Amino acid sequence: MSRFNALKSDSHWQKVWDERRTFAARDDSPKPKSYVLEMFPYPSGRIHMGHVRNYTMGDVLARFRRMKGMEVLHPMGWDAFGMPAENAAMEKKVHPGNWTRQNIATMKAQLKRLGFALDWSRELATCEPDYYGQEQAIFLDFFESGLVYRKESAVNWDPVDMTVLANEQVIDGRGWRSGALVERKKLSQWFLKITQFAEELLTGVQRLEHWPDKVKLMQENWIGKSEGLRFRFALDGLQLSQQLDVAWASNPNPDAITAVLNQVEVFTTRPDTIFGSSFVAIAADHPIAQALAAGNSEVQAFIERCKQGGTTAAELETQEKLGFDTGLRATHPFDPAWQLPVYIANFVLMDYGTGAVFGVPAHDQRDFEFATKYGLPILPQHLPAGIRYDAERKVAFERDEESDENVFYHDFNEAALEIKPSEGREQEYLDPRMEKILVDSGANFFASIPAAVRAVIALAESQAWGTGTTVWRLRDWGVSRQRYWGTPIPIIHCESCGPVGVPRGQLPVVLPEDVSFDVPGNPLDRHPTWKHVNCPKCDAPARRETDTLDTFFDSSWYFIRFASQPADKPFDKAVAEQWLPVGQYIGGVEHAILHLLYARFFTRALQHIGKLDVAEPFAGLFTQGMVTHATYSIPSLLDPPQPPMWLSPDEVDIRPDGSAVAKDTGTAVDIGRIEKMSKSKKNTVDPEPIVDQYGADAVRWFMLSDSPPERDLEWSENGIEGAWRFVQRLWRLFDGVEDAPEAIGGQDKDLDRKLHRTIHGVAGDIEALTFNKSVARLYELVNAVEKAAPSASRSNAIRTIVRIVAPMVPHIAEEAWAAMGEDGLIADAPWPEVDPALLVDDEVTIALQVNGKLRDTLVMPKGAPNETVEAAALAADKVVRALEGKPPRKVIVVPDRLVNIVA
RNA sequence: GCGGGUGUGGCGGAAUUGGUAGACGCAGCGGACUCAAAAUCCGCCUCUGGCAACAGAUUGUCGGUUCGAGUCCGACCACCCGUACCA
Repeated sequence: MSRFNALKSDSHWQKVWDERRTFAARDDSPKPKSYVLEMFPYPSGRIHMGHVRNYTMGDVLARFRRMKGMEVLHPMGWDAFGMPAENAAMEKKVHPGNWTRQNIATMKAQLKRLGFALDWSRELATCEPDYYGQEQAIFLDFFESGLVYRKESAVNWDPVDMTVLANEQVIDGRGWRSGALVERKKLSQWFLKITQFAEELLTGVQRLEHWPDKVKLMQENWIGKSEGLRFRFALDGLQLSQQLDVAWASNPNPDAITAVLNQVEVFTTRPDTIFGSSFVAIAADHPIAQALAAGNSEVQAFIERCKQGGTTAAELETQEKLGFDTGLRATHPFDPAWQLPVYIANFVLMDYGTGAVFGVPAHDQRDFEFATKYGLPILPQHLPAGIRYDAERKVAFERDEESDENVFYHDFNEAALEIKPSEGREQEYLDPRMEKILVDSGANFFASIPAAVRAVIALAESQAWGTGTTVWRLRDWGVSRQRYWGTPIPIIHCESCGPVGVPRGQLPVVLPEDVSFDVPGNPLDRHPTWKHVNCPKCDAPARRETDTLDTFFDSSWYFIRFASQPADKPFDKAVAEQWLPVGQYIGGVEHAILHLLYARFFTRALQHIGKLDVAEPFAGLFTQGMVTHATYSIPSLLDPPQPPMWLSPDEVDIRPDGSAVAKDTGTAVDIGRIEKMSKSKKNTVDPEPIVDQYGADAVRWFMLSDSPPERDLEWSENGIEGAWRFVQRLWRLFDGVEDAPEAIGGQDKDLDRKLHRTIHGVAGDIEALTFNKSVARLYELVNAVEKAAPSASRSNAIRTIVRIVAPMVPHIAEEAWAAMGEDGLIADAPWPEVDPALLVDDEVTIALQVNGKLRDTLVMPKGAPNETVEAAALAADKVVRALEGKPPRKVIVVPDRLVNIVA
């Protein structure tokens, strides 16, 4: 009996598939089309286990669908622009392009060794002009359609290196190279009007049936539609004048500023708490704050202080709440005598609503912290109906029916937020004015929060002091990056004509090759000639845009280019529409929001301008879990601290006590958190040595085994041996197959059943991408076949197993297919048919419970009448013993499943 | 901070969606084969008590609904992902 030589077989069949172009997708095929796509990789150097997991899953589905008779498009390409290439250029003095192309070559060779059924003829890399030039054409389409505009927006600014930093380059508030405290700085940048599509992106995502609920939820929350009230507070100018110092009085344009300072417009999603407001807060870059700063050095200093730190939401939200009392007083719309202090606060965002809010400390955690810090009143507004509030003692309580005693809650002023209103529960509003609004609006005395919100909006509109408004959390998409290794934005800035699109005939705008990375900052901006061009409109000397596009822009349409890649335009509408939408898109959960939302927007924007008649790019989505690994680092001892030095798992020895040391130096190493494999933390594992040792099929089988695909997988090599053993077991089975079934004769009904149940189960598992279950099913089937005596059934089962496992372990399947003398490639063979009659059993095992506890089981014919089953159950020895002579009070019979006797 | 998710033996996990918890695999232990080893095959393998039959406990923690809860509800804990310039 021969042994399966994986390495020889792998390269043989990979070569055959290549030569025969087995996996090239034909646009003109009469078969039903299926587009299977995994998120394309960033060419970071070498592939890691996360890639192997992702592409193996897609590959099994693609191969399975081919066997089911579909024309499958399963392409691969490279998300090739991005920061790591520039970092490599700085560290290793290599050109980003050379570094990237070298990585692509390496990773392509590595992917090929895993035998993926990919159509390499459609390979693309976003860093090549034939891709990004077409992307520039799309940018111009958007520009000409008014979907692109320019506005000021904050970036992380490193004041020492004088350069813009990505969020990832800010570590504990400091620049990663200089160690300087980062500031927020405003730059004029390009934006895409994604908010124009907010409503359809929201309703569209809700209609995607084959997307995971969690991703839909995350996108809905991200888009964040909220209804609320927009209204103005009048500002008191008298106190304002006292606040002004000399500089303010000498301001050259006091009228304009006074106009700004007359009133402040706020937005709130909780107008029902308007009587609980105790302050008004405006953003540091709010026009009022800016106007005040122009005349007051204290205000100026405070605003400067608010600029400290980076731009991430997590950082902004967790910052200490800071406020500056402007001295301005806002007049409450319901009571001219009620004056609220106006603060400039660092937690108010200019980008959301109107950049101004009123604070209700009793019903908002942030407002509560702020009020506590600045000694502002906390005024509870409502309680869940049934809970009472003793205003004098400031205590909330509830009457407990059973004991007829009061159950007290915490001191309301201390922890007003603790009594959380539950969804839809009616509230008792405590302020008599609110009570009146509710009664006047026709609502009950008790109202749910949304009902009360509606009542206040209706009142504000009828009295013309406010308007109901929809506000979105979603912000427009800033696409400008002050970096070299990206798609040049095809715009020319002219002093008299403004921003002008590069004429289409001059596309692509190609990145210059002669750049240096010796100094921080954008080499395009420093390049001696590249940016100096003449205005296409008036021919006057002008300046080329030196910002490049966000790499999310590159990945927002690559799936369209895969479907159709003509040389003269981004894609052919008719051809692309034959393949789109992508039937099954597979990638990491980490892309659940940004990439998927941008791609959805892009498709809709293309539809909006008439270039493509597809609304949603991805009909089916599967978010796989990440492959994770512990991180290893040697911490920096410098002050200020530099980022730690990361070590890869193969540079580290784990000692028996669980501690870690560097292999080469023996230095103690910190074992960090378990997190997703990433180049930057170096916690990646290279699959190549494992492929060398065990072959592609064992690696593929191993990646599909055990762990449910949507769950994170902590990498460990335990188990790869088992996968390899299974591949060898398969080979022994295939190699030792008896003669053709007809020649043997003899039927094994149990084995037939098992086989057909497995074919059926595995097919379902593959479509659901629950490969771990199909692996378990196949183990069971193989175990059964090995134990079975020779028969026609057994011979048939072995021949069928070759086809069932073919999508998962294609090399050994081809080898066995050929050895069994079958025609053609198994890659083109049909999936085995299922006989539905063999899917049902004629006997069932019934569980016998007494008081919900299992006491015995019973084998009965399927579909036995309840009375028969009940009688048999009551007669069972162990049941009789468990009953101890007590009469059954109740017997519950679940047909074909269980009997529960309650005694 | 906010949004989303996950939690079951020594380990990865399964459980027909409210009905026998621990399928299948990994590791381990015992045995067969072998001069020996590898490979392979057979058996055991949640925990506690018991020679055993068997009994009790057990799905992150606490509480609830139900004849019956890993699954439903409430509160909490831990970890992971995202948080708009990592890709």
